[in-house]
Amino acid sequence: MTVPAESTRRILVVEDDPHLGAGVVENLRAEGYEVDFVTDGRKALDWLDGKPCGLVLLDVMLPEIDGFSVCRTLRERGDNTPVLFLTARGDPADRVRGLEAGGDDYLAKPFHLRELLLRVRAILRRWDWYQSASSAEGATLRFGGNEVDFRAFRARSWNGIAQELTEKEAMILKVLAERPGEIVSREDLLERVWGYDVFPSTRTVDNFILRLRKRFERDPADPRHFLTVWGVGYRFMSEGET
Amino acid sequence: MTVPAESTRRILVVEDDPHLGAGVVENLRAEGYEVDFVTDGRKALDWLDGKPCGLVLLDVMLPEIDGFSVCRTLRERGDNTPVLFLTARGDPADRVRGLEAGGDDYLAKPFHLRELLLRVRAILRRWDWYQSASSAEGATLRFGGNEVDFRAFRARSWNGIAQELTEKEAMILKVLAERPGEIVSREDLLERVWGYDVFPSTRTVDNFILRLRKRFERDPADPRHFLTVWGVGYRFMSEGET
DNA sequence: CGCTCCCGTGATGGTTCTGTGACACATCGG
DNA sequence: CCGATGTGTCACAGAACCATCACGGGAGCG
Repeated sequence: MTVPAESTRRILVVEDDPHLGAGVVENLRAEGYEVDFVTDGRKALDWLDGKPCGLVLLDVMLPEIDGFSVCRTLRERGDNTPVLFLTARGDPADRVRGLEAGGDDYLAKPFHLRELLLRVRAILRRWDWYQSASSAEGATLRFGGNEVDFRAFRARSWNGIAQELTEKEAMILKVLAERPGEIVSREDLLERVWGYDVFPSTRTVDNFILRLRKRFERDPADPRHFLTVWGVGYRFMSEGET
Repeated sequence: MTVPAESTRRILVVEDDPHLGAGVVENLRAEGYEVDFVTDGRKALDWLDGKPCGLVLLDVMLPEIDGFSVCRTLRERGDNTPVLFLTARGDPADRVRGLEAGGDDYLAKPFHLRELLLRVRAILRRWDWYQSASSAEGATLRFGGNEVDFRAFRARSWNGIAQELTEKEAMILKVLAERPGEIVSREDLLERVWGYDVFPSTRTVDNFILRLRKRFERDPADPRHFLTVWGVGYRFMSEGET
């Protein structure tokens, strides 16, 4: 078996919707992957020509060249980089077409980010399955006695209570925790977590902060990790820093 | 149990065309399999006598001993290693003959390498559990007072009642139990149990979980081993861990 | 051919999650 | 100190999702 090059943790995301793409990219980076992002089929092929990677996330509906064709072209080049298709329809026939085009897996939109991360991990694990333990630390977050496992969306709070995070809770926490100490506006959160086609009110964000505080703050009324920045948004503090 | 037996990732390619064989071998190795390569039927039988493997890719037209005979001999020896036939003709009768000889799958030349890889993957995944079931430690699973014998599809539940598992029930249980504590998505289950080209609905998975819970949970309505992960799939817990 | 068992699907009712409105409280600017 | 605006908190309704049941088709067997 070939030793996995460092390229195995690099992922190329090909997606024409910038919001969706950005959300996916953020989440993959938070998992510890090195991620590049292009928005059409031609750029994808160019990019792959020069830079090997461990996985391509490939939207089917793309400007210039559609996803299936991109994949077929890759295979004709002799490039066997794993391809995970993202498609708008849930039609099982699309899955077959994806596999025929040379894809490795297939996920229908709208997908749960959870599901996507699971699949990415599953695919890459075929290459570096023996060192999968090391990838765990990129996916766990520790702060103030709490411990969050983003792969399983589970956590253990400071008082030892096991917490099952919901998808949205986990995603908000992740976005905040990616930038410890930095201010994240509600609009940022909405964009990153809810993505491309849904726009809940800012009150919704407050509510999730509330839930996170209940789960992880010793005194939810006097938060030390999920701080309010008045008039803007929130800020995550890992420990009792300034 | 998480790590498959090392023989499960070993493949023997039996093919008299050196070019084709080398191409196949190279691609399988690129996928991370450990591959050996022989060019006639007699060598294949000799090789298999000493070195167990997870799969044999067997050309039908071979010097010395043809592929069907090789497979039959294998089975007569009591060797149940999965066999995937490669044949030059697309004759459907060949498929039947292959299955009669004890083969597991069949691919007509010329084939797409990609499809070959998919089938290999599918077969190894499906047979993975069977392989480990034939080894002593992988054969029985114990959790919460239940005891499952994967070789006989038989189990004894916590209350002492004997259970006859169906094949699908056993496979689902096995796939879940291979990753205690980890989330397994419905799609994962579908692919690993049913194969890459079959598409039952996700409701089907629910049904099998239901049956497993009825068999093995003390209170099926409050499961402790077969846990639901909302929005994704299921998770198996061996005991009352976190 | 008829029987049985297994599998897969649809329907129904219940559960969980998500987003919003309401109201009280906090903060800011004057 | 006061109004204006933003935030904390709660409870609730709709939506998404799951558990469960009942039924029909199909494979296997006698």
